[in-house]
Amino acid sequence: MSIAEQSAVVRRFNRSYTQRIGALEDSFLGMGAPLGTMRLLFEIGAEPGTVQALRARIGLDSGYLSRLLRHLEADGLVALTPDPEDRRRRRVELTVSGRERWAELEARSDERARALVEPLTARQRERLARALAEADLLVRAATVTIETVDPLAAAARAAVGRYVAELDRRFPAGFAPGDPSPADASELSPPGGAFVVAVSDGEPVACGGVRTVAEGVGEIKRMWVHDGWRGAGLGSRLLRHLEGVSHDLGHRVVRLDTNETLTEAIAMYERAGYRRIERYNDNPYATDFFEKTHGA
Amino acid sequence: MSIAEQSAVVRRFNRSYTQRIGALEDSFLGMGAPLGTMRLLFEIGAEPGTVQALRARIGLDSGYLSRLLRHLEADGLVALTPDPEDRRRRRVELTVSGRERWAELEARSDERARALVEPLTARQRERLARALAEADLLVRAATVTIETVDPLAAAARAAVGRYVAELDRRFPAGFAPGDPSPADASELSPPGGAFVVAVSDGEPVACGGVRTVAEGVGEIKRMWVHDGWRGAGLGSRLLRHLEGVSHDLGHRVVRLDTNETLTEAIAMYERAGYRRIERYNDNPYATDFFEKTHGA
DNA sequence: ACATTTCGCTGACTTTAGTCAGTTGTTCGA
DNA sequence: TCGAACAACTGACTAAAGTCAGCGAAATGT
Repeated sequence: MSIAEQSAVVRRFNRSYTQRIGALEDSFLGMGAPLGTMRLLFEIGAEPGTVQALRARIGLDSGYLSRLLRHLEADGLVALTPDPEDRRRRRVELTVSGRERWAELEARSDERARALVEPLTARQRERLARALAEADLLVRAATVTIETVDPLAAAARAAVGRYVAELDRRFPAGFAPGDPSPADASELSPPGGAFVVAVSDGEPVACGGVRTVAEGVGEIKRMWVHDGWRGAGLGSRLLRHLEGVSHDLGHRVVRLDTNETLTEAIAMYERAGYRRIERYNDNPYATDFFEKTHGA
Repeated sequence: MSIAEQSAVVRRFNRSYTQRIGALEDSFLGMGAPLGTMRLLFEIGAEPGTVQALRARIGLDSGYLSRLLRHLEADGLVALTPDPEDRRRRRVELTVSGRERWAELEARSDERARALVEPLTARQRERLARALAEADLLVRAATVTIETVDPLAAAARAAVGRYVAELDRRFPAGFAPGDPSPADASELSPPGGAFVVAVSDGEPVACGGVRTVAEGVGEIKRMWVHDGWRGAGLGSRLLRHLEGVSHDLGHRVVRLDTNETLTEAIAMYERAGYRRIERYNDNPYATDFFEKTHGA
């Protein structure tokens, strides 16, 4: 299927979808407040926080949001309190009756989704759920943004923390790299290196770094993909991205080491055109070594 | 997967989808006219016709639509002409510059869809397209409405026409039922029978009828499902619906005849609990005969 | 300690979307 | 052939959504 055909499928789907369900949230109508206000209430209930975070999440004009919040407050559905950490900010949360109303929204939304699925036979329902779950994963994967960050930044530390935890779980003898030294971080920072994190909905879902091991030779380090995101091609995408980073650093060759337990990773490297080479370092956790020449 | 889990999947998908792409049509913004107006233009371009048909398709207030059309007309984008067949009606179509603008909308929409698909690897793109196509089919199938109609009504005749054409194509010796006599139609109408048509987007996509062959015995006739809708469970749903109709007519037993060439149909009858019986009529096109007792 | 920025807020405003009752011209059925 | 029904239209209206400039309090950088 060509890209043009694929995007036609997306458009066709989008059309039938928005016409029929897209408006799962239309069920928020007729609840005594305009749709936008109810949607806001729903959003607050799903994840309370600061007004600021809310605005970032749903992208409303600050003045407009303020006004909507005032309506909700007047109806006794939300409570606004100054944020103790920064008293310019205000925290929003639902009151008791706000939570009641929120539950009602939940129920309506649920009912709508159920009504969609209901007329299908059990088999078709199963197929639909499977297809939507698959599409969900891929749509999320497609909209992940890969950003270059400082390896000491919060997002990077969080991602690396999960990377280490996973290796520790998977390696028979565990994984205990010495405390990440500042030297480690600087190797993965400009000018000799870089570190990237892939973020979705504010959560780190994958990461990886490149450092310089020799003139013209880069090494990929600490590459990790969140469990829930395996099988969405995020690994391959990240790998390609890191190869690009390495190339931008002026390298012609990328290397990496890995452990034989990480079979999916190895399969991915091979698929991406890496070939096995001799051990090139004394990393005790590494058993397999790979290399790829740019453009190959 | 339980229905609750399935509707959770729908909701989860809906959330990530609407946040990220849902608004493929937001690309219509900033084109010098409000979104609604542009959407209307797009709709007219996709399928010109009478104002009436347009209103049915997109569900706008007649006054409101009229006004929007006037804007588009003033901008020289659409042309309205009285329908020669019924001069109360007006036909709408795009002018030359309207078509230009429409092409621009198409391009934008396409670009959006492409941008979604682009970051994925070829394999993942393929998977996404497949999942969305599957979801599309099932979502459409789920929202088909099955209506009881007069067998002489336009929708019914259209559906039966396609049914006959398909049998004629599939039977080795063709299929030429005598002209549908008025008697045929009355058999499939109350009080002794009924005819139903499944409609999606105004198009008949499936049909079927029930008539009374004896006290307590109904017969399913002229059951047909549109080619493009095979594999979406529409056949089973329709069959169950017709069994319900037969039961409502006071029958305890439903029969049907079919031809051995229609293997998928036969498989479906067997899956639905029908069992083979002896020939019970002299229909020359029938080779296989089935029966099911209500509640069995 | 002071200018600058940030955060949420208010007031004044516009645009978009939509409703509703009633009008005009046309067709259809008795 | 006449009244009912129908299609599209107009005018008068409302509600919802959103924009924008500017304000005051709190935080921040220098």
